[in-house]
Amino acid sequence: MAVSIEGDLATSHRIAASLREEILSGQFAPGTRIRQEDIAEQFGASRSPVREALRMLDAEGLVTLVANTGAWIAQLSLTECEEMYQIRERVEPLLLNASMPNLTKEGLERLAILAQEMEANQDVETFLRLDREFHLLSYSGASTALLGDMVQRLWNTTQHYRRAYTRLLATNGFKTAHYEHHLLLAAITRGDAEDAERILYGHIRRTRLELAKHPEVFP
Amino acid sequence: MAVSIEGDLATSHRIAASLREEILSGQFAPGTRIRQEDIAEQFGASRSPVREALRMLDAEGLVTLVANTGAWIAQLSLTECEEMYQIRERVEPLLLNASMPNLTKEGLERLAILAQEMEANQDVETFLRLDREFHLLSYSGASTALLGDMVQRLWNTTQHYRRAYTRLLATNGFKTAHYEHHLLLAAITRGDAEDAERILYGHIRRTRLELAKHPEVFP
DNA sequence: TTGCCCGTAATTGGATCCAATATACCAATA
DNA sequence: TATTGGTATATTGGATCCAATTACGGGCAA
Repeated sequence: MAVSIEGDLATSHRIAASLREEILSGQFAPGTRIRQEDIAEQFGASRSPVREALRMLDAEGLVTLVANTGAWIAQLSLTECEEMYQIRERVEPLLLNASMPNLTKEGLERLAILAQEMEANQDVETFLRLDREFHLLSYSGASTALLGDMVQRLWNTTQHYRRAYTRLLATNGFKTAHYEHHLLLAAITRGDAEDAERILYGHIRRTRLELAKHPEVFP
Repeated sequence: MAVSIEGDLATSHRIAASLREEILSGQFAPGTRIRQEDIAEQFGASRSPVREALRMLDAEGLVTLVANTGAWIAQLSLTECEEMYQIRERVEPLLLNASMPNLTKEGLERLAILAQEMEANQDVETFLRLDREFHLLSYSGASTALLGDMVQRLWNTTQHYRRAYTRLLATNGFKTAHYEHHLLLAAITRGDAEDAERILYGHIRRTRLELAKHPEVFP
């Protein structure tokens, strides 16, 4: 999954990529209004490519478009967020299963490093980055592009709430997550797909239940 | 899930809805090139709303956009189609589970009628329509809009291959599907979610395996 | 014949202008 | 005072024009 940052892309794609980064990095709060002209000015472009970019982000679930009215940074209710997590519980084990046979030795080593770094780390943003890399790397062996894109969209749409929840829990409440990561890594390393699937399912499910205990991060 | 046909929508949405219908009804073969100007002329509009419509359909997986090059009716390889079905196997039981508690008596009666009509029917297009209505109706009790949309997209992107496969099997090879529909209906009716999930999983899985026996319908 | 190069036509992408729609504000009235 | 109606303004949607990119085809050389 190569992520080319602001390369030689067309204007609309460049704008979409840039906005996507800004949203995922938490610079925009969900519910924030997006005016086409503002974005256009910000990129020195006209409104045409901005509109295309907003459609792309709308399709990804990062932006909500309302006809004749405007665009907002997408917002999830607790119920909707739980829905996303339930989908993840069912779909990510499938993706992991497809990925495991093709994971390289280097990939496994990197996974181990990531699990260690997460445990040693105290910073929220760093944790989010490492956690994302850990899981997406564990899926990198899969050649199923459609499923991979779907999972990445699920991660993206829930990113904001994962951040808010991580902030709340400080650094203490993550012991379980770290254990699960190590268990998952062990199952992957010994090629036990069935166990890996089960652990991953439990990991996502437990996170969903934890998340539901903090409705204050939702509108 | 109300499907408003060509109502008072904005031009871009009207064009998208119309193209969607044409694609789903099989009027376009996968791989067919779509030129913006043709569509624009066909709808008496300019290319602007056509481009927006194509982006929407691209997001739904019905059209494939390539930057600076053009748009084509989306095409799936056998592998990709199997991927879609594997996702369906995992996700649709979840949706059914969320739907079952809220299905009305009228809904159940309609499901029974649909199962009967499918069995009595001989026509391919009619079968596709009834089968789709049967399953989507069984999900209609779910208030999970995001999951519902996702499932509908999965159905839409695979519609063309389901049609081709149904044509091949003529009307004889569907005994098993009819049995499964009746079993599913029975489980739903008696409110046995666990069993319903399992039957639905098996139903989709078996269809995937059958589909894989007919690689000739894929490019 | 086959492969490559280059020029022209076709097609998409972006900018600008105009139209349609929605929001916000203010006044008038119950 | 609260609410309704209407007008002005802000914002999005669509049409048209121009620019950039790509695809096609003929000519040339190996």
